[in-house]
Amino acid sequence: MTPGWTEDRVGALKKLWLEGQSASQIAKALGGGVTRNAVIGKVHRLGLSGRAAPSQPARATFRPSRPRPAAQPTQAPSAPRRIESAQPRPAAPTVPAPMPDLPGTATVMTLGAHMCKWPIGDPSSTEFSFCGRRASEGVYCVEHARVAYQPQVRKGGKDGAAELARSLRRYI
DNA sequence: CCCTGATTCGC
DNA sequence: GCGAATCAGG
Repeated sequence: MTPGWTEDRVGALKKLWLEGQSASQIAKALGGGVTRNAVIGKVHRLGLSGRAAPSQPARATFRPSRPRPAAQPTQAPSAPRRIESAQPRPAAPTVPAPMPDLPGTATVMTLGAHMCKWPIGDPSSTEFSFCGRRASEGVYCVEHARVAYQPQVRKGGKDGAAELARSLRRYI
């Protein structure tokens, strides 16, 4: 059964497509005998490729062409057309990794005894540094101390944990 | 791996 | 005109 594209089918196609239905959904809605490729093909032929609510921000990538696996030995003119983009590299800007931690001052050299020794950045990088703020909790500043010594009171509900904690408390 | 639309091209 | 094959991307 291949009713082709009758008026009403095309109408339904347009309607559904403009509604924002996906090609596969439309294909199913139109009934069997039609695939999403057929729908897309028809949509393009109708010239309504663009849509109000494109589920995807359209295409930004170019495809040179389809490299079909040959077909027939019929005088292939072998058109050597290449849209190969020989564009020179726009130079790869080595984007420095975004650092959540702002205070990257204090290097291994300048790091004093009472300075926060929280590592900032990649140790293998020259940009590596330490927090450097006043260390109050151990070797870290207050902020980093919280991160370093996170309370692990998570989980629980189990009697075992509570009981253990209670028993330990005696000997503190 | 599922999905999406896009494109090409033999029919 | 049609749509399968194929693609690129989320």
